[in-house]
Amino acid sequence: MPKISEARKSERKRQILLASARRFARQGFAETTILDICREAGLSPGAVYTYFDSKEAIIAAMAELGAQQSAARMDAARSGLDPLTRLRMFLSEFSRPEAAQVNQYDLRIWAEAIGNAGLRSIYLRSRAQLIEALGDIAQPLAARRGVDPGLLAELIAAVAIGSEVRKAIEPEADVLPVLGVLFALLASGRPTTDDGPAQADA
Amino acid sequence: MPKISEARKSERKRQILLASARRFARQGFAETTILDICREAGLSPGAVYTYFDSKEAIIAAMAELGAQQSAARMDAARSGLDPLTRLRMFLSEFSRPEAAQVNQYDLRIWAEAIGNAGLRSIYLRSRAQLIEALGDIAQPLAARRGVDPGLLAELIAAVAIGSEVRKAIEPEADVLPVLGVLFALLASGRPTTDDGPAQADA
DNA sequence: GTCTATAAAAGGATAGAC
DNA sequence: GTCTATCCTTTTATAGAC
Repeated sequence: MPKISEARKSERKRQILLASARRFARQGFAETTILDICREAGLSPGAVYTYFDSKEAIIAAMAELGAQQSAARMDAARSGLDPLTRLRMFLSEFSRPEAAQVNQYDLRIWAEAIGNAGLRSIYLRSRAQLIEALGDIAQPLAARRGVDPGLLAELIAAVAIGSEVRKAIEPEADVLPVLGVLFALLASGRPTTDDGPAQADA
Repeated sequence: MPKISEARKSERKRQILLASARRFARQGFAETTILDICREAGLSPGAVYTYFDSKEAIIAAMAELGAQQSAARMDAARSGLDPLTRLRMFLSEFSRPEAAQVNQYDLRIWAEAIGNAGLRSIYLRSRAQLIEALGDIAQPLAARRGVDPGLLAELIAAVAIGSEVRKAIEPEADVLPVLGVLFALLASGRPTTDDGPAQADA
């Protein structure tokens, strides 16, 4: 049982999943056929079915991979800067042009999570992580404004998700100025603060 | 060419569209078969195809109907009260338990609008109406805070859409407290105002 | 492990009786 | 106008050669 084989197998799986992600983002789950995935991955149906038992299994594995990547992206915003800057870093993900495919993929997942128990639980877990990370950031801001930190985190998450929906359908739209208004509302509570700079521009 | 016939025909179409809407919200477009729609509407395939040429035609007609209903819902919030109360009326749509199906339907439409030109243009038109209506409401609030009214309307729309996504997947979630934080941020600019009451509670 | 070819099933759409 | 029965295409999944 050579170790190389296990590593290669995992590599092939990843190749298939990334190919699937591109197609799913563009076409959705039901509209993407196994043959689409095969072509995108450069493999034959027989090969693909060696690694996954069914299309459903591909969708589940890929949702899991997407959740991991999302968690990794959140960690990038955990540096030790002031809250507004960290929040800005976190939300400025949306300005990257490559983000459009991720946004489209996310939107497809959310829609599918309505009726797919597996995707729903992945969504719930991923969302809980998001709220937790935003809670850390929101805490000092919420304290200043006298609002519940958890609810402020939920509000920021709603803005982020709403912006993702827009970017998914209109990739050319620029949501940063909109997020700038959110910063303005958060920063303007008390102009003189003790937890770092708080500009309102985007 | 009797007028009754025309009215009956329109009535049947509506019956089919409402049946489709229920299925589409629950299962999505691709996963809903023509037979599902037939069963839900209590009609046979032959009858359904008398009124619509294809499944695609049903989807298009139903998206149009949904956009009309959405516009009607927005008009309900156009009464002459103070902006925060009108905004609260508008957003409190989300607290109605029956709203879950509408939220699910909307989320399905958004996901499908990524790759369907027809749905995309309906989305864009519907969204423009939403921003316009919110602009009216947001104007006095934006003036007080010194932010661009159009961008504030976009921000409120993002919160609304983000909340709809959540309600679609978690119908039992209560988003009103989250929206309450938005009200708090909007209302707390200047505690003493001249355009009506501005409580921050939900 | 990967391919080609194909079996098996599902779904969109239609024909023709009533 | 509506139904039942069915055609035809697409798609998932597998069998067997290499």
